[in-house]
Amino acid sequence: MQTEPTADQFSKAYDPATVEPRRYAEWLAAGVFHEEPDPARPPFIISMPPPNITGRAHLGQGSTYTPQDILTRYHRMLGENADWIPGQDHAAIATEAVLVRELAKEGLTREKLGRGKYLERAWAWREQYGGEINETFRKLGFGPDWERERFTLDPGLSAAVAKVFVALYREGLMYRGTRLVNWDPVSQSTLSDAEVDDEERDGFLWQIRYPSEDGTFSIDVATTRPETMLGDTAVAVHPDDERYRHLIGKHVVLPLVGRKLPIVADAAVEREFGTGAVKVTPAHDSLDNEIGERHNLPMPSVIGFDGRMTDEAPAPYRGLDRFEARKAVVRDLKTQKLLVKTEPRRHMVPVSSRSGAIVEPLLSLQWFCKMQTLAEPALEAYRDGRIRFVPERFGRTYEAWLENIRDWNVSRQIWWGHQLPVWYGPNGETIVAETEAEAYALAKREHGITELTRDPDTLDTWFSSGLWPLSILGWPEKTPELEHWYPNQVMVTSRDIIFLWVARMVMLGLKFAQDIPFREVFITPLVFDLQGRKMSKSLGNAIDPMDLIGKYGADATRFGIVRQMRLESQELRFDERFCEKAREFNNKMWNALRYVKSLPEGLPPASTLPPKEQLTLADRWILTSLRQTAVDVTNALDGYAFGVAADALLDFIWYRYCDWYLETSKTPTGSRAAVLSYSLNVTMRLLHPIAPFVSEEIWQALPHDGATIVTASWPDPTEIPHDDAAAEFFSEIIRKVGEAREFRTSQGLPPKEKMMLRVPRALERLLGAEALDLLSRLANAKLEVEAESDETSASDASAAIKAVRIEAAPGVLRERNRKELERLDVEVERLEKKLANEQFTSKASPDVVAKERAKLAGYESERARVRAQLTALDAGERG
RNA sequence: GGGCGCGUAGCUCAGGGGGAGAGCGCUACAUUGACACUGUAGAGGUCGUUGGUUCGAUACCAACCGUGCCCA
Repeated sequence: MQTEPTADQFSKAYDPATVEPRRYAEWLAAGVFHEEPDPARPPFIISMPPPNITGRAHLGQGSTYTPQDILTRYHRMLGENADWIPGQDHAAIATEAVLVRELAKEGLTREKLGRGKYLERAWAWREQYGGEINETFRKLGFGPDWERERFTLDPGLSAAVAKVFVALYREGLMYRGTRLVNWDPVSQSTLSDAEVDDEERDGFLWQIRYPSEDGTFSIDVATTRPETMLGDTAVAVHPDDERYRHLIGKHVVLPLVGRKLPIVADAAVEREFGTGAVKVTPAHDSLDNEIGERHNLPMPSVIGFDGRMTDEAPAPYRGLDRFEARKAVVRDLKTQKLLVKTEPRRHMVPVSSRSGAIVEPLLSLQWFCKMQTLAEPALEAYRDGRIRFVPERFGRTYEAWLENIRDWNVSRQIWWGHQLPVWYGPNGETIVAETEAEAYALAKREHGITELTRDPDTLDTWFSSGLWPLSILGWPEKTPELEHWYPNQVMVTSRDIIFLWVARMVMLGLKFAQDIPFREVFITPLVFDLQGRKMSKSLGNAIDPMDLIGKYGADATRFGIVRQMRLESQELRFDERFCEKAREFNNKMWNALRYVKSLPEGLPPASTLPPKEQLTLADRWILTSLRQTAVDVTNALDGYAFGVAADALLDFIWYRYCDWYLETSKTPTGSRAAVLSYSLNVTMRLLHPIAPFVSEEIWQALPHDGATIVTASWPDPTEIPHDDAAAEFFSEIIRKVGEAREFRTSQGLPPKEKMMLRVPRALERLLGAEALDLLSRLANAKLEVEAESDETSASDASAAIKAVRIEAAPGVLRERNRKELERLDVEVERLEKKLANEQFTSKASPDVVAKERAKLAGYESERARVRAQLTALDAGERG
């Protein structure tokens, strides 16, 4: 089933473009991403946050979805019953916007087409374009369980939505009422608070004079929206404001309209804003609306759903667009000399995150969900630790939102979505039922009526996404999936939808499944460009992952993104150089494989290592290091520290395995083939969750157990042999080699010219001939073994390596030793001073003091050695 | 206004109470049989500022300055 690269596929350079599609097809054919619930294994499940069907892939999704693939692959390798359920969101407003635009090109509107035909077109559109994002996901190597793919408008998911709506209604948590809502005049629908962004815009602050009826006084109000004055029903001042206290209860006359307005006192008025007196437009401003409620003010709607002035506005303004009306009002006030002041001002404007239109707050009859009683348990679940955020700080964001929650407007004037399960009778009877048949039965039984009209509105998209972790597992049916996989282990998403989505999933999960939907919420960083600007399509700085895949391959794209993911930072300033490095890394590993495969002795079966006594110094070092890497990568993945895991792998494979171990293995040993192959096999398994393709390709080419690395077992660090002392000796050799190379460069010695190292005889006695071979080959040096002397007869192997001397002209060597001596003098002096400080020795912890003493002793013996060499040089010179 | 981040090498970022690190970029050298998508070596930093805690602060705390995001 799985293919091993043939000889001609071992090309000199790794080519992701040929490897990746082939491997992905094999995985799909083998069905490795599909799981059935298996109570014998621990469950691990992630509900994929469903991307919009209108969405095009962008890098932000790379940073959110790659960790999910990593986690699922990791937990599958740990032997868990791991599944990642994908799906898509119907994205009501966004999709409808696209469809309406398309219709407009044909000179059509949805009304002309009719609801039935319109929805047919919507579904056709979804069939044709809805899958684009999945294609990118497959190219990125994501392995969700495609067989379980769901869509928010699927029958089962729709039934769940209706059931929840009805249940909430029967409990009195869903109600219909006239409230101030966020109206998007372009999308022609309401929006939830979370879909409205406040943006800073340049505007003006106008001061308008409202005279009293008898002309004895006047009051100036300030506003950024003069057109709303046509709907004013009061002027409000702060009750403690000395400037206006005497006017409370009196009246002024609204210019241009002639309406009599009471002057009311309300503590919500900001005394510092403008003149301290504010006009009150209860139908078009949320704060004014609250004031209006408190003072029982009339609430005329002067701006309509089309963004034009209504018949409640005076005749000259009717039908004008709200922004034209603004100009007309200002002009007319100026004429009447009632415009006191106009000053430029930057202020916040509510903007629809869907259409970009300026949102108009207006009064409308809509359906609302009472949030208070749903929010309490969701808060509780966080506060008692049942739900944990990673990084923790985002828990406070969640908490703050739930504490200040307001009722949720759930009805949308859109056709693409879940139509409200609500019917109205001829006399305004309201029937709420899960199905049409049930609605009619209920209507007949309770009201004796047979004529019903269904509410044309649909539900806010987040209402169905809020049920996602439940409904994709088959809820409300008691499926085996639901039993075994709910709650999920973790939800991975970005912080901008903690309110929109995460909180709602928790509320609905607790309400309808009596349990939290997931135990942990991992918040991934948002992606910014190198200038620090958030990546967005409107800014034009968004990167399409497909472009990166084309340049670097999917593995390198993933690895590059993942390396930049840090828990500490809530932004990821994307730097493409990481992907480039990752591509080079893949090539590096590929060539390491080519070397390993080329060993004339061949490779032993997987997981076989020679007995410990046959392992060389280098073997012991690389295995010890491998073991530590396995521990580090495992810990990092457990803690969502994906960047740390990637760094650990790069560091091990490139800078230890390739740079050092592989070089040592060029002197044949009986163990090298086994250790090279074993280490690479383990490393590929550690790498697989992050870079699935190249790890599979290399693993398949090595001796291995099992059909595919996807289902291979996660390496157990405790099974990897280690020898800390040997590892330390090898590290000393690396240091000594570095010293020799540095010397070579500083002396301008060409590589072809051998240099000479004087090696104490003790070294061979303590570490064997291998140590001598390592030194001579890695440092490109000839060795001369010296007779035992006091200086070099140490029994300590580390000291013996340190005592290896570089042979050079006495002048050069003397200069070198002098510099070294200088450095050591500084260190010794620093430590002596520190240890002489009684404050330090008495107050610092004993082990710190001991450590510093040991350091001092090390430097002192090092200094003694260098001094002795200097003395010898001087003696040689004299003699 | 409230909340949450970030400020360490030219760039992107790790680190962490006791000798300043990586990658990229830069400089020099190297075409050595895995790899030029390479190797070796090097230059480059008063760890934002000021106080405090401490025997000791780049790290902990506070204020400030700069910068970004979220909420109102």
